Amino acid sequence: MSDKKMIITRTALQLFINKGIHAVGINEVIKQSKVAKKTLYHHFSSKDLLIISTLEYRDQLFMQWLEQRLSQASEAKSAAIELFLALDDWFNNRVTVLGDFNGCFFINACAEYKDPSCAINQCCKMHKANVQNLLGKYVDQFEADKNAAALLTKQLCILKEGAITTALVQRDLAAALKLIEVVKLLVQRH
Amino acid sequence: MSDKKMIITRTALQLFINKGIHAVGINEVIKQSKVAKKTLYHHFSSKDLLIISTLEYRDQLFMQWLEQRLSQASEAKSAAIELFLALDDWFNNRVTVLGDFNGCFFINACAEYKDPSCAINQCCKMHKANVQNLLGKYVDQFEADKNAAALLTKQLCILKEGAITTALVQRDLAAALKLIEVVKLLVQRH
DNA sequence: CATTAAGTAGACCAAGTTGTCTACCAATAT
DNA sequence: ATATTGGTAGACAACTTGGTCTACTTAATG
Repeated sequence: MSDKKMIITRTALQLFINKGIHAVGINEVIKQSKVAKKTLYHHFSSKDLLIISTLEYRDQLFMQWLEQRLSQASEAKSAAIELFLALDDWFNNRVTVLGDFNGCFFINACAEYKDPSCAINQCCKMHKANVQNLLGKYVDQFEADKNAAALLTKQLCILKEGAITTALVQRDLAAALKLIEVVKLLVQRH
Repeated sequence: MSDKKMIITRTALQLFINKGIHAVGINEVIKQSKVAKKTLYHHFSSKDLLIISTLEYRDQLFMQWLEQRLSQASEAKSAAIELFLALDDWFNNRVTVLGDFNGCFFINACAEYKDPSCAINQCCKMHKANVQNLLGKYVDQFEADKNAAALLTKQLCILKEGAITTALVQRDLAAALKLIEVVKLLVQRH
């Protein structure tokens, strides 16, 4: 990816995260990026494609961070707990690569682009599937039964979504920590 | 509230829920409402006030429905389970008063209006507090310790947010059901 | 050397945004 | 009877939207 394309993507991502997607116009993006409008449209033939680019970039950033965090867990079972400790760090702005917490970019994008057939919505679904798969690898290590493992993975993911949403809407930055005991309860039965 | 004001509020709510708030213009609202623009601006001096009106109306609808549903529970403990059965009905379009499921209007509104000091954002916070208070009344009945009751209520609420978000983003309409066993586990310890 | 890709600034376009205003109508209340 | 309230249709203003285009510059590459 060229320098300018990267700058535009990063700037747009920051603006979208802070203000929402519809609320940010192309003109604001080019102004903040210090780039000509032609340059933006040279790299992205439409706003939608720029949005997709920000989603893909954010997915990369987030997954790299999460993979690294979960890999620090001493054993598979504690990866689930590590997930919620990581969320807590994210909510409380202790993760520099993720920037200031403003909810999950993908959940928020879905709130603005509801049509399940549109590319933006599908990008968001894909990101959530990526996270679920990553967590699933750890759960599979201590739960041999495929069905039980899949259900537990899913449950943990739903808990995670709840923590993120609660942290955003109610500005309850301790939401992830409040679930730690629940997570332990769920994991220890296996 | 006058007839026209009510019609406008209901129409706008429907449009906002289906398409998002920024994506719907005043002109579309008046066209669908079959009302003159002057009439809309007679009742609502700005779009923001119209949005607030739709939020308040939705809060009323939702709370009435939920109160009625939870009151059907045979005992306090089963009200928590009833909550997730109710969510499942909502997700799967078995609740006519709530309309077709398209996520939580309040979560989605927060995704578009992130500034915590703005009236719209605060309306959303208030709705979530209303739901939490309602559920708290039931939890208080079987958990005498104030702190424990508050924590459990909060945890159940986070689970609820997770189910709603998962149902929207991943179109997993069984999200609420997948938490039933977790809810039972949490409640039965008390 | 010549071509091509990537960049600049910014004018321009058609459409859409929120919101105001005129001019008129109909019912209701003092 | 007259004033007020709530309503109509729609023109209009001021601005923003996504997107195109011209004219020009710069740098790398075959």
